[in-house]
Amino acid sequence: MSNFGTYIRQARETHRAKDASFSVRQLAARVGIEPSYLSKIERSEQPPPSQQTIERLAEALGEDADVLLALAGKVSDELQEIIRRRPKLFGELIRQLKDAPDHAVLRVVREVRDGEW
Amino acid sequence: MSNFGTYIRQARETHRAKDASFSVRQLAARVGIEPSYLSKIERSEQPPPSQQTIERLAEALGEDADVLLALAGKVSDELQEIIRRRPKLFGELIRQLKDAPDHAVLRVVREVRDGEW
DNA sequence: TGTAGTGTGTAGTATATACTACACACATGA
DNA sequence: TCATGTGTGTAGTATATACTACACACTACA
Repeated sequence: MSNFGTYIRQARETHRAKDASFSVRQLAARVGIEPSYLSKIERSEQPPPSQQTIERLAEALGEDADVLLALAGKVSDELQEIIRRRPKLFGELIRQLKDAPDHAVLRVVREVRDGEW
Repeated sequence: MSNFGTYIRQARETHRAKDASFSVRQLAARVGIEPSYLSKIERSEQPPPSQQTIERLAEALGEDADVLLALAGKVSDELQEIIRRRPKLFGELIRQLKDAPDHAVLRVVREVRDGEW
């Protein structure tokens, strides 16, 4: 289903080519989980871990947490909380942008960033 | 924590004033859950039910599903899926709009709706 | 040859999620 | 008075989530 495991293994091994401390064991230790658990996750024998663990993995691997969470089939609680505060507004916005091409969404992002409210 | 239960009870009793079929038992039957379960949810003795059940409640009560889900501390899988497809883009957008006033977000919604991509 | 490190296999556990089934006490109307 | 409907109390269950603990086989190096 998701390539989460493969992606993590890939990222870890890329780091490892330059830095031997990116072994399953040592990365797991840094992230705060059991090595066998990480190993199983990388081989998709276990589903992706919790949001917290994914965020620590992202940090340790220099990856974008939102992207890793997406691969894991999740959306960060931070983003969810923003939506939950104004569910109608954000619901409408997001559905509206569902099929908009990237550049159109980006334009909106920039407009809002630079824009006068 | 959340007023989900109170909100549901309120909505149900409002309907009930006009339509006797909005009893706990009958609504529960329509929604496909046990009456005692609905009763407990309304009194916050149980946490809010699953997304599916919330959506059926919304339908039966004529309420906005996104709003009920938000009260339940959830975000619909449909919206999450849209975000997951382009996590960086939507992540940035949503964070950008976190503190924007409603009218600014609405303006964006309208722009996108009417806009030429 | 032994010790340190590698990845992985086996066998669990704790907690949360999302409910069901059934019984009870009370009210209302026929 | 009794059948019907009301809300609710008690006592469970099935499944998913998110892991841990420990052992094993293999490699490399000193």
